Formats: sequence, C-alpha cells, structure tokens
Amino acid sequence: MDTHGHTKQRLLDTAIQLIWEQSYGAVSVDHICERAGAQKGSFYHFFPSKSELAVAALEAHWQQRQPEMDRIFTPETPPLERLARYCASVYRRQKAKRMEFGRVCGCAFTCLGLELSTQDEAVRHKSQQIIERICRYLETAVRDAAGAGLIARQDFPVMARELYRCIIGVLVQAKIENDLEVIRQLKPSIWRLIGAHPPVAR
Amino acid sequence: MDTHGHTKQRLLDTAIQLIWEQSYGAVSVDHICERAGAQKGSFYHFFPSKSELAVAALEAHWQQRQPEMDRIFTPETPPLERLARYCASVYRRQKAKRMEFGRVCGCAFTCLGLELSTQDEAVRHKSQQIIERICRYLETAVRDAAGAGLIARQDFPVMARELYRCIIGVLVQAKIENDLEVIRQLKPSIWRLIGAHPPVAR
DNA sequence: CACGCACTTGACCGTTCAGTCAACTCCGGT
DNA sequence: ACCGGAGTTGACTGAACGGTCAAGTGCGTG
Repeated sequence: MDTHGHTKQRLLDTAIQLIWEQSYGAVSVDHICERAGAQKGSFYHFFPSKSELAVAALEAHWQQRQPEMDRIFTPETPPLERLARYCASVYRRQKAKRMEFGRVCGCAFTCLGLELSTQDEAVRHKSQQIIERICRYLETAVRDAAGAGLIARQDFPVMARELYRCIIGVLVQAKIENDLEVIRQLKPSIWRLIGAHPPVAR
Repeated sequence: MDTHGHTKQRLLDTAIQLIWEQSYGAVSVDHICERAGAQKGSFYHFFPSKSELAVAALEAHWQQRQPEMDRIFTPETPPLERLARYCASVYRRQKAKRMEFGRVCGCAFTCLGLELSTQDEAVRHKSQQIIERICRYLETAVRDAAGAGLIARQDFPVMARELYRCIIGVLVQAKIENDLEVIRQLKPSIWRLIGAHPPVAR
C-alpha cells in the first residue's frame, strides 16, 4: 500500500502503475483505491470518473518523464547522440520495469491510448497529445542533425513521426513477445530511417 | 443480429468484431451473445471461458485473412511489388473498417495482444504466433528481393521483423490519431528500411 | 475560539459481470 | 421406434463493477 505523498498523487501514481502493468479494463477503481490506501469517496472527490482519472494519469505520467526527456534531448548533446541516448533509455526503462513487475510492459501511453481510443475521445486525445510532445524532441534532434550535415533528409516533422512509429513498433513487439531483446534493434532501425551512416555497436 | 452460419462461427465472428472495435475489457460475454443471436449457455458450450474465446477468435480471424495474404505474397508477383501491394491492402482494409465502424480500428491482433499480453499468457502466445506467420510472408519477399538483386541486405529474418514493427507502428498511430493518412507513410518507411531505391509515387 | 471548506470515511445503490445448470430440442444411427 | 449425444434455452448465482452519499474529521483563517 502506497502511503507516500498526498492522496490525489497516490491515486494517480497507483492508477498509471496498475494500468501499465495490466490494462484499463482489468483495473477497477476498487483496486486502485486499495493499492493507494484511499477510500472510494476520496477517489470520486478528486476525479469525476474512472475515465477522467485515466486522462489525468496519462498527463501525470508524462510530467514525471519530461525531466529525463529534457536531459536526453538537451541541445548541448550532439543530435545523433541524443537519439542514441534515447534508444538506450528506452531499453533501460523497459528493463527496470520488467525487473520490478516480471514482464515487459511496453509504453503506457500507447497501451492505454490504443485500448481506449475508439471508446473514449478524451483519452485518445491526451494520448495523441503526448505523442506530439515526444515527436517534438525527435524533430529537433533530426533538424539539428541535418543542420550539422549528418543526414540528408529535410522533411523533419515527417521524419520525427516516422521515428516515433518505429519506437512504438518496437515497444509493442517487446511487450507481446515479452522479450527485451527486440529493443536492441531500435537504434539500427532509426539510423536506417534517417539515412545516417550505420551506427557503431553499442 | 448476425444469423448467418452456425452458432460457434457466429460467436467467433462477433467476438473479433466487437473486440476489434472496442477492446477485450469493454466487451462482455453478454454483448457477444446478444449480437451473435446466441444464448449464454451456447457460448459456454463452445468455449470454456471468455479468455479462451479470445484465443479462438484470434485464430479464426487469421484464418479469414490468410487467403488474401497468400494472394498478395504469391511468388508470381515480383518481390517489391508484393510489399507494395501489402501496404496498399493495409490501407484498404483500414479504410473499409472505418467506413463500416466510423473510426480507425488498427490491427486486431496487435490491439488484443497488447491489451492482454501481461495478463493472459495464452492470448499473448497466440498473438505472437500470428506475428510470426505474417513475418514469414515478409521474410520470403525480402529474400526474393535480395535474390533478384533489388536490395543489398541479407539479414532476412531480422529485416522481416523490422518491417513488421514498422507496420505495427503505423497502425497504432493511425488508431490513436483516428486518421488513415499515416498509413500512406508505410511504403516509403519500408522502402527505407530495406534499402531499396525510393518508391515511385502510388 | 469558531467558522468554513477541503478532504475522508464507509456504507450503500443498482447494474453488469463471468460463469453454472437442469431441462429441453433436434437429429443421425441402429 | 428408440437411443444418445450435440446443441440450445433461459433462469440463476455470487461477486465485482462504477458511482453516490450523508456524516464525519481536521486544518487554516478570521
């Protein structure tokens, strides 16, 4: 039972954790409350519905990740090195989660977004919004890479989305196969897509 | 209410349809029975549990698709043309589904696999199995392309999985953004990954 | 000290869930 | 004509679901 922090934050943290490990449909409000050490009335004091909790949890989860994204994608790092570090951080995060939970869990944004996007417009929209935020980091990196003459392509927004799809694909496959090794293929795939010289082995 | 065919097949068809459009967690056995025009007792006569229905529905859905896959990937078609036709068929299928349901639904195998893979080993395994079957078509195509001197890479199984991840990524993004246009990017991405000459515009 | 409000409590609601069951119908084989 | 088994029916179960509520508690402010 999570007892750190205030109730609302505990509910958000617990929700994203359980939904990430299981799924929106498999996690009940009762489960979340129990694991967060809160009562149901408190839950509905902070969130009008389970669905709105999901939206808030997505946003909260992103807020937790953003500092690391800023660190990885700092302009002080050479652009291709940023991408390489991001690939490494994806692997590291998935490995850490598997250590904690015992299974590969993939990307929480994508899993939740995919599960609910045909049923819940608010969740779909928040999920899309977070994708856009991630793409912005990628776009800046490839734009800087082109500026430095490291890559030839100039269609930066398209490229960024292409790279993000590649990351999604890797994380989906890693979760379905419950295997981290797929993630090692992320960097070479990205290098091929951007048309950079083949990466040196990590 | 679906009244064609025998009860078991109707249950399978209805199940995959509803799960594809919504999600495993959002679709109840009652819904499936109602839409299939069957009684609950009949459901549990054919399937021991909702989870085992999901596995059977994945397999049945694949069986329905296989003939088209065989047609697209026939060795009589030039290898890169096979890939191009597959990209086109992915777009066509998603467009048709959106026409019918009103939203982009993505890939049923992936959606169901992703939702349940941490909770239901049988579903995860079936989903993985179907991925492998699709990869086999892709692998033969790229092997033949290399044999014809159209591409340089020789790591065919790795390539096939790389291409499949690219397709997954596109379909996930198309569903989350509820937009078919992303799928148009599939072919150029695949061409970049295999290192073929840029495709002519479709 | 007293007021008000944010937050908490735990019982409660009606509905829906997956799954069960005994009785029944129908049909092919003998 | 009879039998047995596959398939069907619809009522049923107990648990779990999302959500509500009236009655509290406790704390910061005046």
